[in-house]
Amino acid sequence: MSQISLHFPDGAKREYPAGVTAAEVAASISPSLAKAAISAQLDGAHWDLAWPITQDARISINTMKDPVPALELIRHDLAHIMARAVQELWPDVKVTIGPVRDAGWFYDFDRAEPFTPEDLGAIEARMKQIINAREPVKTEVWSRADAIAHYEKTGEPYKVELVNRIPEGENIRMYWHGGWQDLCRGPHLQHTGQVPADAFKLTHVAGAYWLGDSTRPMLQRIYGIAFRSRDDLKAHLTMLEEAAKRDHRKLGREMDLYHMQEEAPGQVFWHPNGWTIYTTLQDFMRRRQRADGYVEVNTPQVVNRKLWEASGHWENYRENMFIVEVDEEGAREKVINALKPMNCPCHVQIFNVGLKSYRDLPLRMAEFGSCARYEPSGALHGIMRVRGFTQDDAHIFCMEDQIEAETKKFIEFLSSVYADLGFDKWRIKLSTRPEKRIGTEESWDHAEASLANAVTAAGHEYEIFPGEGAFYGPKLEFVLTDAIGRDWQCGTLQVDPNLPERLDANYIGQDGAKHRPVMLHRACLGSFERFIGILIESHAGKLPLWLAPRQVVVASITSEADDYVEEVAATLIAAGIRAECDTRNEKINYKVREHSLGKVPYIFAIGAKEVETRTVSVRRLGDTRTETVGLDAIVAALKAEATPPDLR
RNA sequence: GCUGCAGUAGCUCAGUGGUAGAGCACUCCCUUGGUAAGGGAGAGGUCGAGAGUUCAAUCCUCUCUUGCAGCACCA
Repeated sequence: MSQISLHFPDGAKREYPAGVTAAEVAASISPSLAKAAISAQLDGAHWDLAWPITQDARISINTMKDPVPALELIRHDLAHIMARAVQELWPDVKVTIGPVRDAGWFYDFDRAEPFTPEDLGAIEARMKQIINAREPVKTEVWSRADAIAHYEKTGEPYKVELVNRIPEGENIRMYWHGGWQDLCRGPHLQHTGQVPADAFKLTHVAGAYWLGDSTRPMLQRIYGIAFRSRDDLKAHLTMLEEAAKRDHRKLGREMDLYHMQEEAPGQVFWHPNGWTIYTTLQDFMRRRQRADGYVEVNTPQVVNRKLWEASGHWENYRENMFIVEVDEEGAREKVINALKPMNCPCHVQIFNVGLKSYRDLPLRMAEFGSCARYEPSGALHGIMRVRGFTQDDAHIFCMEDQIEAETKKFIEFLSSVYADLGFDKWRIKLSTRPEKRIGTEESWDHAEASLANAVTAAGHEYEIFPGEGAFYGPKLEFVLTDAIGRDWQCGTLQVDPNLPERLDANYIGQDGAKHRPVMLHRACLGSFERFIGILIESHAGKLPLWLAPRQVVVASITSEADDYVEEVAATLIAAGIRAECDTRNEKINYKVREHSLGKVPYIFAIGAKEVETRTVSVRRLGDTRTETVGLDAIVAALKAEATPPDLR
């Protein structure tokens, strides 16, 4: 038998017979390693201990101390253990597919009866039995015919389909946990007992389409989470609770920002507090955009279908549009209009009035455009995904050779805006030409290269998402990461040569002839609704002072202080601070608690001492200390702190 | 839109085939209290909407609607 040589991380090199398994390699080093081993890395690839090694390679043995492979294997094995537990409890259930995901895994089942929370408990208990049985995991490579025959015999149509989908030339591999087997590419642990029995939890059940296709059957997906230790699991559950506490739907109510109701699903009733955030943010964006060379416009909400037909929306986007029929006087038929789902066609109308010269380009046309989209009911989510919203939208009309410079300019703008808003961590996705597209290859080449070059020139990196672009052009998406590590897609920039063409936009070039401009659709925040939701969740409601709807509550300790409380509040308001009085007949403890829960950044408490010395006792949100300060000093300090970042 | 779950007072939730309850919030009274809930009293609900079963429906059935979780969607 031929020999192979394996290189270890410590620099050692050892000879083994070809076909040696990673388990045998581990055993050759020490019995304790053989026992602790969970998998191997073979030339960087994650390798099952049972798989034979046939050629020279770099190898290292993984144990539970290596978090990445350990979590991968624990979660992956649990997916199989769960599927087995389910089939043992309900033998008629059909198994499908169950990958590792996020902090755990899921597995989709076809079962007529829905799984109940009690069922999840029973499944968990059964899984623990399987783990505690420490059953060895075995694997074999099968032929396609054998695998299909097996699954046809056992009545697993989904598995037959999966086997058929495995590309030619790839191993079709079976795994066994005890007597239960599943199709899987592996790798897996050595035995079920390597999975920590106390560090996983089944979290919930939900529907999911087979293979993610809404025309295929709806399956039941059971989600689980798993870690290496009970403590890690607990920490994760605590994190989930923390995230739930930041939910903008809950905070929005507690801070009295907005509400929504049945008569207007997916639309926001902004209350004074919420609307203050909204207008403050909008004022900020307006100043920033003006400073960056945009002109601001405003366009109609209700527009006749003729324009939507011309723009192509009627054909491609109609099911997402609110249609408005009107009995117009004297008209034989109802006049059909639609609420605008996007601002771009209206902006082209403005562009088209009068002749434009190449000297007018680039023309950056901004609108805080209120749009209505009939989003699928299941997509609605608080103020994050709504049917009525306002974009910080703009369209840059430019020549092809200006795309790159305008893109770079926008990235710099967006970067600066995000920094002002406290978001330092964000990344760029570049979506390139999809299969179904219009336009020449040359124009795609040019547009994609322009975007890529602009990102690089602006000093950023990008990740390519092949085929994810719009049918008319490539796009950049700006994804920001919030305080608890969640990603949000907010900004976007899309190259569009199509709409100017459809709506016959043109400009007179240097050569005196008409030319077609390119449009760059771009938004920085995305929509105010969504962005405010992100701000609330990211800050857990504790917004920076300049965005906080109520900046100060001046609270009396005794009613003797009421007059001075009013005076302090009036002074603050005169200085441009959003201040309120609280002279209710309640104790200061009560007021502090209530306004702290309402996320008011500053509480000024005023009793006899403060009245006498013309001071205020200042308490900052989240801080139990207080400080007594002269009125003038604190007004000056707050004025500075409450100044929007672009005006500092 | 699809699957599942849910809708009871402003909020969080209990409850029952015989026209409803708690805590907090609200109003009033007492209390003037020094930094996260002082005490008492009172008011407040067509039990999401409609239809059906029943002597009787908030409760059972159906339809609709809204929300929640996930999927799909996000030219």
